[in-house]
Amino acid sequence: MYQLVYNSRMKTLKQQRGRPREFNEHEVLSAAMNYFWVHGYENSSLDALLKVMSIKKSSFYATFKSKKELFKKVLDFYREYQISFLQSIKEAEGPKRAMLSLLEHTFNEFQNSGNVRGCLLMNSGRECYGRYEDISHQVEISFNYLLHLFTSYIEEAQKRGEIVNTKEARFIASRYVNTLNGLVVTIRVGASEDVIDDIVKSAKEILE
Amino acid sequence: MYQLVYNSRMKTLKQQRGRPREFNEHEVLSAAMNYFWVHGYENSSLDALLKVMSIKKSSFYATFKSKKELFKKVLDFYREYQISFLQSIKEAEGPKRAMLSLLEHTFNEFQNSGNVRGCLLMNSGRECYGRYEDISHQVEISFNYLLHLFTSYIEEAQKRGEIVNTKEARFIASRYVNTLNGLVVTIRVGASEDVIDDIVKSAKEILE
DNA sequence: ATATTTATGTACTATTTAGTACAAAAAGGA
DNA sequence: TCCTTTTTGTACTAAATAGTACATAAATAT
Repeated sequence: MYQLVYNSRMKTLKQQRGRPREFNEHEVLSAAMNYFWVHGYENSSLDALLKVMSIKKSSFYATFKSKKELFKKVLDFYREYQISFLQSIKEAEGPKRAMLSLLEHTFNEFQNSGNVRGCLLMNSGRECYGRYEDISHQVEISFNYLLHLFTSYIEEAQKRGEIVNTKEARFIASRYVNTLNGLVVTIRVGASEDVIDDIVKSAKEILE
Repeated sequence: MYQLVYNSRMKTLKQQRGRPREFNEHEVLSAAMNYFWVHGYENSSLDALLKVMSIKKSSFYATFKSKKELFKKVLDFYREYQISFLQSIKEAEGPKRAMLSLLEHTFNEFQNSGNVRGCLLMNSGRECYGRYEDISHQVEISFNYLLHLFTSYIEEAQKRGEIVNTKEARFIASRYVNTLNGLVVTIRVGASEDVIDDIVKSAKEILE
């Protein structure tokens, strides 16, 4: 569900001047994203990235400039992907369902594999905080945009009567996001299933 | 407050056979702990650790065997230190105050420096999860012990009438810990102060 | 065709990493 | 004193790291 893989080649219609590219930028970005998502920024070596991206070093540096620049592109790529995922559910099943789906996805991931990847943006913020100013800044902007998006979802849900409107939407969103952030850590730290179960329940209560 | 520094030398009374150690194991463990706490496991290079520990490589390997073994020792050291910190507050000001103090500490750290170290055990669990089985396992045990400790604190607080006893202590503890875990991530991801403020408020509400 | 442009494959480089080897130092025991 | 034991200081090693250099390949423009 969260795996994004492009299989089409989608060559540009008008051929450029020199030798044509033998890879599709979206495809390799998606592959890099999935690798970073599992391994984090620092722990993704360039060689490993080149392998999953199936391109050679020279092509890599010609296209993405550096590992860091690639990562920044991946973070933007991820945010767009995340947002379009949320929007599609929201339009099909409503704003509250969209938010619940993130929660359920994490819980299912935990139950099926015992593992959980969490949100790449949150992971990266945590990892790069205080070490890579530019990445931290980019994450901050994306985070606040997502928080803003959730707030608008909650306002919409409140109008629909799906969520009580006695509390401020902004703070419902904060608590929801914080509980999700905690959930990922609490799972990875080895909490038992009934503990995780109760945390998921508490997150759902926030959206009531 | 969270900084542990040993200044005394505390040499063992009965001198061993060979050349005596020129460092105190507690001192250097404490220095290593503080470094790991800020930088994480992977991002703490041996050279950097040796520098803050003020010992040479040969002494290091003779005493701690490897970077990983040092880290495991540090994790145990941290847990003991964390528990004694909690116990001392609990005995002086009660169980609920002990739990609130962790929360307030994190918030103050955030306000004073814009930075937050979080709990070394949680950080390590997250970082080492699925990569270093032994460390993950050790963290899991410590985490569950701490959760157990918090549960007993809450039960005591319920008996004292400081916390309502309509909810199960175990789940109050889970939600409290999860909110704290989330708080660290949410701060590092760049949430604004009023968002953080509300999350702290929600954590306090859990303990009511 | 031939020049130009862009992409690719391979070899290299400089730095950093955790960990070792080994001689010298500093203590006690005989 | 001189042997044994343990710690310490310095030099080394082998692997991994991100990034470069450069010749070659594959396309278009003239």
